[in-house]
Amino acid sequence: MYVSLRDVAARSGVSFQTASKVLNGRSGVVSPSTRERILQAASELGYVPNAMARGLVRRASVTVGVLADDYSDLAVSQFVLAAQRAAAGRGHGALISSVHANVDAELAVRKLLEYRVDGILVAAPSLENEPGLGTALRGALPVVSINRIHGGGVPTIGSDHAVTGTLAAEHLLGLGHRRIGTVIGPRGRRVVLSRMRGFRGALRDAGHPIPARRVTEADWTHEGGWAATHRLLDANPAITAVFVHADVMAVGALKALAERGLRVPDHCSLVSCDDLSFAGYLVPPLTTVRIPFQETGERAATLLLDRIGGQSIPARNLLPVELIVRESTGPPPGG
Amino acid sequence: MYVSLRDVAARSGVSFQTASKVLNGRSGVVSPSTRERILQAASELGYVPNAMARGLVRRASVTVGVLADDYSDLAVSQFVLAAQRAAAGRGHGALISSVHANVDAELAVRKLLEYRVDGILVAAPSLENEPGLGTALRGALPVVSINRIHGGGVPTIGSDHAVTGTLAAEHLLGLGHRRIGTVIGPRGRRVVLSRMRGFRGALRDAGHPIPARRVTEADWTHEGGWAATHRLLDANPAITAVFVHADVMAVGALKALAERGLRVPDHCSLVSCDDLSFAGYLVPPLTTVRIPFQETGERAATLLLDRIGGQSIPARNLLPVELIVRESTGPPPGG
DNA sequence: CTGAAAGCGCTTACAG
DNA sequence: CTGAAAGCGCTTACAG
Repeated sequence: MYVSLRDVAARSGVSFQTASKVLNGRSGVVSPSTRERILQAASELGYVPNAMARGLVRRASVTVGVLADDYSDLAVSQFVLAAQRAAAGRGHGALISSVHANVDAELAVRKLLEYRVDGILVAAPSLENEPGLGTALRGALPVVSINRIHGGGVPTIGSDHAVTGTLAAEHLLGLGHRRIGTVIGPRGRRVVLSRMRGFRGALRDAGHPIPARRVTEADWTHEGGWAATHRLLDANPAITAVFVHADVMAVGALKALAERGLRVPDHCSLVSCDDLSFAGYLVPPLTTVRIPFQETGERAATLLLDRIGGQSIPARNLLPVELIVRESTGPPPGG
Repeated sequence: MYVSLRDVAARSGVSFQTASKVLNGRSGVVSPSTRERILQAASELGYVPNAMARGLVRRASVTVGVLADDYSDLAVSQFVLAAQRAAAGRGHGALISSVHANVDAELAVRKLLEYRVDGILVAAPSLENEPGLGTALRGALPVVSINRIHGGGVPTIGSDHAVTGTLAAEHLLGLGHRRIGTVIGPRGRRVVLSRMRGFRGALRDAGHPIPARRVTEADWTHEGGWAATHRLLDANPAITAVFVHADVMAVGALKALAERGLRVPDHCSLVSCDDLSFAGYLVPPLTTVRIPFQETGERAATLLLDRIGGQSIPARNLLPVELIVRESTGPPPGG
């Protein structure tokens, strides 16, 4: 059903090898008139080159694999979309493989290897402590990851999480807050640890260290943020501001605050992380530290493609974060 | 760097063709002991079959293409993720191609054809009136789409949009609302037209037809929903309820309502469509008609794979929608 | 039970 | 300027 190079060649009266050269844009291989004939035949016949055949002989699939752990998450899907587009812009297809609790990460990598992807982009923070993934990935294949890979040896790209924490703390401190609580992501995660470090450090330096009871853990979900905020306020009723590790959890936090009759920011300020598309449209609009997911995706793809092209790339790539001040933060009550 | 069938065969002392058969699980081709030797060699050598070579001879890439128009949209990304997982569950890879304003849809399809995908899943409602896409897609290749394709001839799957509109209208009517407004998506879209039809019809049947000035168009975004709600209320201050065509726009509507000092649902009720993950966590939690994006993705992939497998599939597939009543709707003020 | 041939659709040296 | 050979890594009849 697909027409082959042989068909095109037959129609234009040349060998299929010659047709191949012309269709690949090699200049000066044929006379202008034969060239025209071949191009014409290809277009009349609707010739579409077979990437598998080409990939086989070139030993390059012109494809990158994307290993993502949950792209119903806006952050991940933004990353994946941007990465795919950047790859497409440089002529590469994107083969997606999702990993989750029920799926063996090594199997997912192997699938990608079967297709002989030229490199792999990883966006699977939930697997950062999975030794199997590290082992599977540390082959000869170029890889770029947005999360740390167990055992290291894989170039990463991401934003400065410690700065994110510092920015949030300094903003709150600057407004006059002293009794500050925080709803963090899962404790084992790098991103969580780094944000905590920056946040804690800034508070300590200002002479207002945060006690352990004002730190509540949640699971990145709306529900988790909601429940954690209630727990936080049950244990610390006098809190005047909360730093939440994700906009999605902040949605839950806003709900919890409303349920307790606490107005934001009059009674309690809220600063978050991510700056997802809805952040500016919540009531009140969210003050949040912007994480550049889209840029991360673009940059990750670019780095990977450069690496595939033989260039060497930095082992660690950091993108700047930025505090977006909106209306969910203000001075503490009576402050 | 990759080991080939020849390497495995050499190590186990058989021809590479025999190794192929054994590794493909053909039973009874070799003695148990040779079989064991071959399997052992493959595992020791870390043999990973080359899907391009296999695809070339089998004339099947065991891959599906996904053509999506904007999966930074939660609805689309949910669909894509579910579809990809369903495809993976049946052994198929997923090659993603995104189309948007700046990208030629026909080019995106062609790319997919180059990789010789076995079928294509389309999630590109913004391209439903694009003749080029219809032409490109109506080839010999199996295709399943969640949106109508210009010119028809492509099996579709989706939810019943007219029922969605009816459900919303009946719910509002049942609560006693009579002066109802609506914030719709772009007028040219099928989904918008169908929802309008169901919504309009139910209101008319109840003796409360909706005048044109109570219909405002928006573009599916937070901002669009916000602006449209303001326009709607500027023109119709006495409205007691609003039906919004998407949760994302409802976020903007909630903001607009708050800015006008209108409490939901005390002063104005709000019913939406989608039931995205955040819907239950907004303040107030959103009453919305649930659109089964995930099921749609799974079902779409299943249908496509069935079709690829040679089965015939229905031209039109409908999944049920469901009204989820939460707290953004209530009786009209003084009602 | 095992092997050798043919071929999938291309590209890339190498001849002429 | 054009063609013929070799080969990418496999699978699938076909022999033996």
